[in-house]
Amino acid sequence: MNGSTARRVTIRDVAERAQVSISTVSHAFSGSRPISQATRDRIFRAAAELGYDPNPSARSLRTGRSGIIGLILRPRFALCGTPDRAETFNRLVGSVATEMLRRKVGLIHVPDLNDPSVSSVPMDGCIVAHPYGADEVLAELLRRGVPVVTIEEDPERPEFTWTVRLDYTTVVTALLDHLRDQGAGSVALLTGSEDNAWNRRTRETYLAWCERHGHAARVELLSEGLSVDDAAATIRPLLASPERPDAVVVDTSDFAAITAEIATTRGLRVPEDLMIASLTDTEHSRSAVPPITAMDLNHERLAENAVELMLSRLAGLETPPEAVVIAPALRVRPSTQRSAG
Amino acid sequence: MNGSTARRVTIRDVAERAQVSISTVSHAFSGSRPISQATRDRIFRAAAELGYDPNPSARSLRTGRSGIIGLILRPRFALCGTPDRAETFNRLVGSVATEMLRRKVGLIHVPDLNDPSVSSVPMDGCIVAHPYGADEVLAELLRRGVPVVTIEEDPERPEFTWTVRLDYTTVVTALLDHLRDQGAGSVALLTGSEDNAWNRRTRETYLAWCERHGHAARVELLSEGLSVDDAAATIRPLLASPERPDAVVVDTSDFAAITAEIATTRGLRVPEDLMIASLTDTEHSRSAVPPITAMDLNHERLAENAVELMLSRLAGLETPPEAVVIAPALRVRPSTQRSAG
DNA sequence: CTGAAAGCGCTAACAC
DNA sequence: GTGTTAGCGCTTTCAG
Repeated sequence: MNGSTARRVTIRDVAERAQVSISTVSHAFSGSRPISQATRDRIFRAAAELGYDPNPSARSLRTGRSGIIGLILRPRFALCGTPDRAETFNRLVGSVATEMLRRKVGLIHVPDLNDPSVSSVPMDGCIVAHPYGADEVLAELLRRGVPVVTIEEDPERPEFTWTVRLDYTTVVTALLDHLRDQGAGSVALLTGSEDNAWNRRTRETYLAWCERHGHAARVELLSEGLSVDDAAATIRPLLASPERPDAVVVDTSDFAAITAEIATTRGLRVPEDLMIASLTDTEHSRSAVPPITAMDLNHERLAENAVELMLSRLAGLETPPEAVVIAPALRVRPSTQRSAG
Repeated sequence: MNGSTARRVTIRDVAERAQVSISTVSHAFSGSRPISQATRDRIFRAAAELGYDPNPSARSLRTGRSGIIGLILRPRFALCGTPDRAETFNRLVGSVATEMLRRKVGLIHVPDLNDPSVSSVPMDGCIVAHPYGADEVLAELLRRGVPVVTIEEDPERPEFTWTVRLDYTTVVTALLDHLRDQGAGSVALLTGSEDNAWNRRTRETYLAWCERHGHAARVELLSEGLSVDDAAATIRPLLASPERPDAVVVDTSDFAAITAEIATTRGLRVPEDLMIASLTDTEHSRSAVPPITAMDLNHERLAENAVELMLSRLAGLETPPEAVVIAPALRVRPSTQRSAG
C-alpha cells in the first residue's frame, strides 16, 4: 500500500511505456516542439498510468533554474523573541508566503547560509528582509551572484536599488509634529540596538527634528533582545527621574505597552502626563490601555512589492535607478491624543 | 562588480586549483573519508578563494535527498480571506517556519501540486496542514510516495497516524459544560462549511453533547468564505428570531466578534442575554467588546510537534501506532461569564 | 515529426 | 590517502 520501496518513476519509464524516446517525452511535457496528437496522447496516458512526476533536481541541474525564491529574515531577535517580534515575524513571513502562493512560485526559507553543515538550497533569487548595515549575508549572496531583492535597504549600501524601502522620514516627522501639537514638552526616544534601517532612519529623523526645533534630544537604548522585565528595568528610572520626558517614542510595541503599564502604576496619566508612541504596530499597541499610537510597517505591501520586484528582476528587468518606496502608516490612538481630535 | 556573467564555480574548479581530484574535494566537504591535513587545507583554501558553493540540485539529484521539507496549507480560505483567516494563516506558517529555522532545515511552501505549469519542488517530505476529508492533495502525495505528516487528521483516513491532531472533544465539551454552568438555556452552533477535522469534530462533539443532555441541537452554516457583511446577514435573523438562542458558538473569531456587535446593537447584553464563544482565537476575539471566550488551536505546539514528527519519520522512525494528540486551549473570557468566576 | 547522445555538478563505488 | 569513473534524471542540441 505504501510505496516506500517502489522506485520513483522517471522519464525513461514513461518513454518505454509510450514507445517513444525520452526526448519526445520531455518535449511533450514542455511543449517546446510540435508532437503529433497520437504520440502526445500515448505519452500523457503512460505518464498518468505510471504516476510520473518530473524530478525537480534533475530539471534544475540541467536548466540552471529551480523556480524557487528564497527568503531570509535578518533580525536576530525575530525568532525565539518576545511576542512583538513573533507577531512581526509571522506577519512578514505570512505576507511573503501569501504573495508567493498567489503567484504560484515556490518560496523557501533559507535556514543558515553560512553553516556548511546545513545543505544549501536551490533558489533562483533571494529576498533579504531587514538587512543590517553592511549586512554580511547580503554581501555573501551578492558575491555568489544570487539575484537579491531586499525589504528595507542595507543602510551602508545606498547604491543597491533592488530594494523596497520605507519612507520613515515623513512618518516619524509627522509623529513628532503630532506629539508637539498635543503639547509635548520633551520627547525621548527609546531606540533599538539592531543596526538596521528601521533603527537608523528613525533615530536620524528624531535627531534632525530635535535640532530643527531646538529640542534637547534624549535617546536611550532599549535592545530588542531584552525580556519584558529587563525592558521594564530600563524604563522605570526614566519615568521616575525628575527630568522625566512627557512623551516617549518606544521602538517596539510590547515595550511601549510596558511603558504604559509602568506609567499607570506610578500614577502618571496617559496621555495627559505622558504620551507614548511605538515604532512597530502589533496587538500590544492596539490593545494596550490606553491604545498606543504606532507606526505600522505595512508588511503586506512590503511583501507584495518585494515579490513583484524579484519576479521582474528574474524576468530580466534592468537595474532600477531607485528603490521602491512604501509609506509606513501612522496609527494615531488615544495614548497621544490629549485633545479630542 | 556584479558577477552576473561569471560562470558558477564548480567542484571541478576547486579540484583543479587545489591540484587534487574532484572526488577528494567532495570527500573533504562531506567528511566521508579521511583526508590528509595538507590536502584538506589546500582544498578549503582553494574553495574559499574561488568562492565555491556546492550546487544543491546536483547534490540532490545524486543523493536523492534535498534536506528540504514542504508545507501545504489546505484550507482554501487561508489566503485572500478575512482578517481572522490571515492571522491564523500567518500564525501557523510563522510557527512552522520558526521551528524549521531553529532546526536549520529548509522549509518550502509548495505552490500548487497539481498545476503542471508550476514547477514541482524538491522535498524530502511534506507537512500538510488541515487536510479535508478524503483530501486529494494528501492522496496525491501518498501516491507519489512522499513522506507526509499532517497537522490535524484527514477525517476519512483514521488509519494514517503520521499526524498531530487536536483533542477537540475534551475542549468543546468543556466549553459547552461551561456555557450550561453559566446558565445557557439553548446553545446554537454556527459551524463552518469546510469539511475538515476542525468543523467535523467540533460539530460531532456538539451534537453528542446535545443528545447527552437532551438539548435541542441547533446548527447553522456560516461559511468561512463569507465576507463579514454576508456573515452578518446570516447572524442577524438568528438573533432577531423569537426562539433566539441565549448562547452561540461561532466557528471563526471575526464572525464571533460581529455577532457581539450585532447583539449590542440590538440591545442584547453580552453575556447576560447572549453568551458568545468562538472556535478560533485571534485578535478579534481577544479585543472584542466584551472579550470573547475562544478555543485556541495552539498552532505553535502543532507546528513544533509536526516538524519533530517529520524529522523522526525521515530519520527512519517506524509508523507510530497512534497520532500525536495536542490539547487546544480554552480561553474563557467575559463573553461567557455571567457570574464572577 | 522523432531519436540519439552529450552533459548539467555532484557522490559513491571501486580501484590503487 | 587519493584518483577514476559511472551514473542520478532531465533538457537540448544535432541528426535524421
